[in-house]
Parts: sequence; C-alpha cells; structure tokens
Amino acid sequence: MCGRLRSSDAGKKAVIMGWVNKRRDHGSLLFIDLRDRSGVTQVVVNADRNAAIHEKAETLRNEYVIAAIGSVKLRDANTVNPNMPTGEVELVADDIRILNESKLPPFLPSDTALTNEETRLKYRYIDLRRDAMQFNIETRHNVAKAIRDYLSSQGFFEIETPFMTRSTPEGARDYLVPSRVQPGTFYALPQSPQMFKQILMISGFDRYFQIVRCFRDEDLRADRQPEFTQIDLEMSYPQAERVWEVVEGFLKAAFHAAGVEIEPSFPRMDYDEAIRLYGIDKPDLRLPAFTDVRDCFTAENLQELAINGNLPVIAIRTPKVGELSRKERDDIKPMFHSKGGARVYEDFKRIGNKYPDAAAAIAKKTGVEEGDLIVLVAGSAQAGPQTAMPAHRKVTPAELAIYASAGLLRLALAQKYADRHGIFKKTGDAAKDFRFLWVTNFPMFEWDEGEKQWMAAHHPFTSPHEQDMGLLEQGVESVNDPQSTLSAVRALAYDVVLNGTELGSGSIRIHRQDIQAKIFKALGMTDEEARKRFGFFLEALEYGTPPHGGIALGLDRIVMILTGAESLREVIPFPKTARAVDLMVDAPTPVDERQLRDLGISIRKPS
RNA sequence: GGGGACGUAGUUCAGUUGGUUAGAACGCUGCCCUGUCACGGCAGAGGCCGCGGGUUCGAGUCCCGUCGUCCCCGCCA
Repeated sequence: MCGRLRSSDAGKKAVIMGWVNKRRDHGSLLFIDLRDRSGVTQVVVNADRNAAIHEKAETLRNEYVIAAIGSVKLRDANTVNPNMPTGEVELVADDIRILNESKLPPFLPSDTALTNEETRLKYRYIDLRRDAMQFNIETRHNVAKAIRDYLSSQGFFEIETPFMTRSTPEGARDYLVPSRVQPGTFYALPQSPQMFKQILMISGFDRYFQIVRCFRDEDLRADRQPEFTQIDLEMSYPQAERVWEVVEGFLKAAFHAAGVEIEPSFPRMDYDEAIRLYGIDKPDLRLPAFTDVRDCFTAENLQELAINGNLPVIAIRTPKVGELSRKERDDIKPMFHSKGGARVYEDFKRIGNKYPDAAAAIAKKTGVEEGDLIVLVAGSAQAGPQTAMPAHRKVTPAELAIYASAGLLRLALAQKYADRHGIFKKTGDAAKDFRFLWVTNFPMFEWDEGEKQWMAAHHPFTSPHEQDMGLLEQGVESVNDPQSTLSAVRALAYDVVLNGTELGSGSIRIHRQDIQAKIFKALGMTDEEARKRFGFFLEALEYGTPPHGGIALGLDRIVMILTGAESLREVIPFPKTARAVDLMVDAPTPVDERQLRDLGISIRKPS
C-alpha cells in the first residue's frame, strides 16, 4: 500500500506497513520513506505534534519493519516531490509501531551503485527487495499468467509430468537422483518433458501445455542456468504453421502483459539462409546481414591475399563505429575465433590502399555508410583436406566454418561498439526493438567427427520432411558415411528467435513406428538398443498415435529480454553461479555417510 | 577441458617507477538542525589490500600457485 496513496486519498486515515527505506532527521521534524513492493511513501513525524512518537521515530534505522498510522495529507505546493508517484501526499504519523528491527545489511535496497553479484546472491533476500528485482519478478508473474490464460482460452490443458523419471543418454547430461528403495539405480530429472508430452497426445489430450522446470547438467552462461523454466506445449494434428500461430498468440499476450505491443506473424527463414546471411541459426535481425564479396576481388587479388576464392568472402558491416585507432583495430583479431581455417582481415583501410577497385566494389555491395566498420572473413587458400563434405547439403562444412566464424565476430563487434551504433537501445517502437524470427527447415542430422556417426540435430523424435523420405531411405543404408544422403534430410523443426536469442525450439514429431525405427537406425542404434532405451515409447507409438507436434520456449529468456536484464540471474529469484552453486543456501554440499549408505553409494575420491 | 577480466573499509572505487602512517565517496556511530526527499553541519569508528609462497633492505604494487565471482570457446538431443 506504500506506493498507492494519491492526492485523492487526502484526509483519509491510513495504516501503512513496510521497510524503512530512508530516514531524514531534521531535529524535531523527521521524515521516513516507507517502502513495500508497491512503492514508497513519505511519513512525517513532528515533535511538536507528538513528542513520544518523535522519540520512537528517532530510533528507527534502515530496513526496520514498521507500521505507520496516521492521516494522508496533501503536501504544500512547495514540498511536492514530482519524482515519486506518491509525491503529492505524505502520511502524518499519529503512531509508529516497530514490527521488527534489522541488523545493518551489507548493502541497502536503496543503494544506487550495484553491489557485486557474489554479495547480492549470498544476501539474495536483501537484493530481491530492490526495485529492479521486484519489477523483474512481477513481470515474470504477469508474463506467465498471460501465457496460462491465453493457452487455456485456446483449449490447452495444463498437465503435470514427473520430475523423477528415466535417464536418457542422448543430449545434455542428466541430474541424477539415487533410489533408496532400489539401491544402485537412479532417476533422472527431466531435461524436458519431451516423451511425456508425446505420450499425452497418444493418450488423447490433444492440446497440452505446462510451465515447467527443466534440468540440464551442462556448463552455464549468462543465458543458461542448470534449472530453468520452459513453456512446453504439444498438440495433435497440427501443421507447423498452426504451432507457430499458437506461439505468436501467447507471445503477443505475454508481451502485452509487460506493456509491449507486438504484431505477429513473425518472418520466416530457412536454416541455410540464416547461416549464409548471419552465420548463426539464431540471427539478430537488428544488425546488418553479411555480404559475400568474393566477386569484388580479381583472381590475382585473392591469390595475393591467400584467400580461397571458392569459399565465401564475408564482409561484416558494423554501423556507425567511427574511425578506429590502431589499438582498436588490433583488438579485433583476438575477438575472432577461427573455425576450420577461417581468417580475418580486420584492416579494411589497408585493403583499400592495396586494392582500391575491390574496396570500392565492396563498399558499393555492402551499402557502407560513413563511419561503418567493415571487417572481412575468408577461407585460407591453403585450407586443409575437407574430411566431411557432404555434396548434398546446401551449405558445406567448409563454408559453414567461415560463416560461423564470421557470425561470432559480427556479434562480438556489435556488442563491443554497442554504445556507438546504439542499435541495441530501446526506441519504444516494438517493431524495431523486438525482432522475432522463425528459423525453419533445420537439417535432421549432423555428422559427429569425434564419434564418427550421425547425431540428431534437434532430437530423435523429430519428423523428417515428407519430400526427404527418399533421402532417409537411401541414407540409412550407409550410416557410417559422412557423405551419406542423411546430410540432406531436412527436419520439420523450427526455432523461434528474438533479437539473436533462441527463445524456443520445436518440431512436428514422428508418429509412425516404422519411420521412428529408421531414424534410430540412422543414428547408429540397433533395434535392440532402441528397444532398451525407448522401448516403452516405441511400444506406445504402435497403439494408434495421432500426428502431433509442439514446441518449448524459455520463460526465463523471454522475461530477461522484456526486462532488459543482462543475465538470467536477474529474472530468477534464486539462481546459481557459473559453477552451479547457490551462494545463499550453499548448495551443493557433501552429505552424511549414513545417507550415502542408505542409497548404496560410495564416493570415489577425486585423485 | 581451454581462454580472458576482476578481487583494497560494510558498499562502490582510487592507490603513480616497489619506498615512511593505504585514501575518497556513500553507508555506519554520536551530537546539532522544523520541510527534507541524493537533506545539511560538526566529530568519530572502521583495513588479514582474497589466501599461500617467492623475489627484495622494503610488496597493495613484481613473480608463482591457489580460491572465489563474471564473460567467452568447447559443451547445451
């Protein structure tokens, strides 16, 4: 209630409770800013009016919890504070009750400079009192509620699935939960409810959703936590487009709940095109696309520069960076992570001096403007042997190496010079600030050079394209061959991308047991192995499985983008550090020998 | 597994070429102050310079190791 008082409440009696945000002591007149989740109101205590209350108010300290009882008064015109929503009124205290005292916290919620994250995480309950965190958590609630309401209105049932389930060796590492009743065996926490939601389709709940925690034991990033929340959904008999409509619908509702009006439908792009234009399968459309400028050079130019002219020569344009100093140019090279022999030419001026014709052609083709930075990425003329070069794929591995290296550099440059080009700054125009994209037609399989076998690019339950069934048939006959036609099989898989962040990923699933068997075979699994791992699921597929498909979106990431947060930790109340530690509760910890004995577990000491 | 940044008062930071007693702001404590809202004034307390070792007459500063936080690559069906 602290933040709700307005001039219309003037004259009313009020009781407000909250934390002492700030005390300003003027001797016999003192002011208390009282804070709760709704905001801050100024409480006035005057010794002339009530000496006993004033004396008590003088003992108040930051973060004490108090009740202030009094009447709401319009402030005199010269004491109105236009910077706060409650600034036209104040509460004149008739009584102050100290509900609880507080030790001096290591930092104050009202501090302007942000304390280091280690301290914030250890004292998370203090950190969460901050305005910004209260706003993030409130936004999260509003977004989740809007999605629940929207999907419910579209006939989806929210159905829970188990957290203690079966370990599947594919994909991310599992978090394991030992069984006491059956020592030596383990449950796994779900990486996603994938198989359960498909089984729900087989069970006749033709529209399912769940806002559900998922667990993956992999290394963390700013946008990756070991436990995270997905908006998971699945529907029967859909075309991919129908799934997209549903997603666009709930995202519109979710963004509306956060005060942002977006207008579906979102643009669509083939995976191959995303790679060619942006070097990544989650393009940030706010930044310029690549330009392939290999035709701007003569054959002699390319030879002198030791560039392979049969591979793309990528011009990365970063707008409005301005003239770079020698040192700034030198700093570009370390930002470049070369994959498969790709090389960077960061000094475009030098190329301009040596090859003025080429530079002019490049400038024209990229549409460069005054102050834009151009950096070239190309393949080495002495490129090593192409070990895996499926002829069927539109983008070959050698090309991919160049596109991918350039894609990472494009983002790194845009990040580094964000202050100069200002592209990431919010304009207030949702169509510019939030660039959504569907990326479609992912490859079904990717060749794993280490394991010497094909892996599912999405997951093994994804349906191949109807037109590519022939390639699948042909490909399963040579599953150990990186040149196999499996490379050309497209999946009915799709990602929804926002500003370069993958929000979610889904697919139309396989509903026929014979095709599922072929996929497992392509992945190098024998019938026996497939039965062992997924037997229950394969069996279910044989009892009248409807065609079905779905998607899962990261709730944390959606809220992160909506709130402008720099990391997921800002939108998760109790997150973990980069080493997957909870600094507040201090987890994980060793456990008692007795607990281990019950579970039949002994710890192998790391050597 | 690899690369990088950081670690100094409760907090945010400064600390020169290695040189006497390690500073500032905010916060905190006490006193003063009747219209402040980043209130103001006076006085004061507060330091294992992350930890361990080394070089040196002398280390916050240089070297090695280690711990912690953050970012990136790998990894994340």
